Amino acid sequence: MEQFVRRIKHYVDVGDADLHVLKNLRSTTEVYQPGQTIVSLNEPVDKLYIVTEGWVLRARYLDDGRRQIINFLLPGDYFDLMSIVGARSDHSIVAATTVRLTVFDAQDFLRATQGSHRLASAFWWVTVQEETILRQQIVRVGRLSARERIANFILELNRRQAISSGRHEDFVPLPVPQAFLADALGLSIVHVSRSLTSLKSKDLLQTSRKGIEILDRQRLIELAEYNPALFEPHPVALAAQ
Amino acid sequence: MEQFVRRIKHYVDVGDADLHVLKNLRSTTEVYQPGQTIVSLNEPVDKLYIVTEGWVLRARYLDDGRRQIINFLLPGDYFDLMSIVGARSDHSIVAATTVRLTVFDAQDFLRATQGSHRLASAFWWVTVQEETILRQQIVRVGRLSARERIANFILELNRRQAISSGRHEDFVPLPVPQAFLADALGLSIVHVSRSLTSLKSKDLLQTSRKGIEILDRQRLIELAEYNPALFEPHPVALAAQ
DNA sequence: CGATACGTTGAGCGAGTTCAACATACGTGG
DNA sequence: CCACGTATGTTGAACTCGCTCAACGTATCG
Repeated sequence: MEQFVRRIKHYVDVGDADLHVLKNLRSTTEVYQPGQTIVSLNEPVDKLYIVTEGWVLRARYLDDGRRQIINFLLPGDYFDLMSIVGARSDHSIVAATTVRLTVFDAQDFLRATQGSHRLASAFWWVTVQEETILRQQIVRVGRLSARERIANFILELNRRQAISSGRHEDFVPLPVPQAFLADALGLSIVHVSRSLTSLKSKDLLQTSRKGIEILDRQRLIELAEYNPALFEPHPVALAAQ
Repeated sequence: MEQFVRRIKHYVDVGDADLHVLKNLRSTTEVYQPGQTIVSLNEPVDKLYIVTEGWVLRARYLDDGRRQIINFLLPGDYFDLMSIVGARSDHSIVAATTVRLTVFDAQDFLRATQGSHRLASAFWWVTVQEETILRQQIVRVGRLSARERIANFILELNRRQAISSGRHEDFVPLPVPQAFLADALGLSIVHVSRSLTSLKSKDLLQTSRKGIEILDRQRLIELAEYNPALFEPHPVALAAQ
């Protein structure tokens, strides 16, 4: 939950008064084991979930068993604001690891945020960032080579984790097997392994079961066609609005 | 502009009173020629544009000249609601054909829609649909073969055009060269041509300079792993909220 | 210490790319 | 209305990146 607060503060300077509203909202906690489905395809959504521990994934499963992971939801991320119009999910949301979620009623949540201009802005910002992440994913799988995709993706994970943890480190925890990377990046497991080996041999990064250590961020950024500035929010002068 | 109205009515039953507010909003018209940039990378956005004629595209251009088209904006589509928090564009928005746009001030627009619960819901729906389109694009380029991508994309264009035109036809106008398809689908121009030839030889579709004629929708849907139901909104009981 | 899941490596294959030539449509000026 | 130049689309041949299948390592956890 601190990650969530850190995240919205990264976009808009919400004060304790704003946050108080959120903290007082009725919520429950749900825990899921790896592989469990949280929201199924076509299920109506009327709750809002905040990830507090573990990794969640959005994915589409094709008839012949192929899977495309659309994106990962990390601690501090939430889903699905679209629920407020009563939409149904067009994809599955699944626990990638053991996951702890804080769950709100979507309408409660909406009413709470509408009371605060700053909170509402913060949520718009997070929504804008989500879309940026989706667009980046399209560029990755559409036009980047396997090595570029991996490098780019590692950098994105690193950036997102830095925002929600508040710490800028060169280690990217990766609590899921490479098969998940493969399904996210539109590659085969084998080729993910080979591409990582190739990046290691260039001394750009180091891998372990725990995650990936970024050894040469600058060269990695160049190889990945990754422009960190694209993802940084530009401060909003709320007072001026 | 009728396409725009048809589109939001497709999601929520907005009445003439709601629409009246929109029609009275101060707006201007802008015209762009093919290839002209409408919004550049990193440009602050403070306007809301509705496409009234022609095709617009969102794209990211990589350093070495590669281009990934993120999606197309067709008549009735609008961009960019994110402007209401003063975000900057993380991609370029470019006229694909000669384009006519209706332009609003983002803040004016926001105030107008906030007055009507139905209008606000309608815009949420459109935003939800946009995200669905982005997710679908990720699945396409991530896990579908070239033929599947093309078939899937044609079906999506057909669905979107049907909603905004109000007519369900089997002809999909395509006012851009195949190179645009290639950059949207993460393929080479040559392979787009070959894949289309292959689809033609199976009597699934027919092509001309004007667009694509769907000859066997059912088989095309099967080949494309395309589930039309995923994109249909489920009626919302607004009264119940 | 063994079972099991995960990661790595090799060999062969195949979908999609590149380069190049050719074909067809289209717009413009004569 | 034709003639030409340019855009776009098609086809062939060679190549390459990433895939599949299969075997073999190596963590990890009871």
